[in-house]
Amino acid sequence: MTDPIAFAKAIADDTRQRIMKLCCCERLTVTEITAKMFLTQPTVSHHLAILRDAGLVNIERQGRETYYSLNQTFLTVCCGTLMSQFAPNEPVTATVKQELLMPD
Amino acid sequence: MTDPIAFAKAIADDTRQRIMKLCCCERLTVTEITAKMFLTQPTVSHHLAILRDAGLVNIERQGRETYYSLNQTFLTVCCGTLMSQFAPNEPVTATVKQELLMPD
DNA sequence: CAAAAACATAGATGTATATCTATGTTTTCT
DNA sequence: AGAAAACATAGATATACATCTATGTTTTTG
Repeated sequence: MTDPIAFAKAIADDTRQRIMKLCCCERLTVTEITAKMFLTQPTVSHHLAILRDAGLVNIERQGRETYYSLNQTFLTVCCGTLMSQFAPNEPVTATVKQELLMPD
Repeated sequence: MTDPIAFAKAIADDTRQRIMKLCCCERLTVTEITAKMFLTQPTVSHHLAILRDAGLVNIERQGRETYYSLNQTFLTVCCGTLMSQFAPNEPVTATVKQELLMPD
């Protein structure tokens, strides 16, 4: 579910991180996102599909518009998994585990 | 310093994540890492160089051997930056910020 | 000093991926 | 029902990147 490799690949792109930043705290349509980026609509759709497949965006269809927003909770869980897997000795990891990753 | 794009790119590879896992909690030489992976030594060196450039590994030269170990602290800080940037509304973010990212 | 061990670097090659144009699909409006 | 708007998908192309072989560099050892 929260595969660290899939997560890392999904966010390992400048364009996608810009999109993530845009719809981090508000939901936007593809057209709105496209207007804010210097890219074509198909390119934006392509990146949104990658974020969708990774589980990183919430999608709401309303009529002929589709609203995208970043799934902050899932992103946080993925970061928690990363820290748990690769930084188990860090004090923060214990805190994060307790707060969202449940006991091992 | 903790550029989310550079960080994501560095960890967005299966081979590198396996290496990270190997030297997560102990320091290993290139030869030791190579022995545990089904790859050639130059390939392992290549990935270690990428992790090094991203600041993700600690390096200690001893004679003709070079010990690599994952920089758990830096990885944790990077995850904190990610959460701070992309999931500011998550409760965990506040905790992590307080614990390692200092006040905004 | 020569040989070997440990590692890095250079160059070549195949695969993955980011972007574009063109087109298909679905929904709304008249 | 036809047109237009919003978005997705397909195919093409150029660039990035993972891996290999070959070789260079540094350090130790005999």
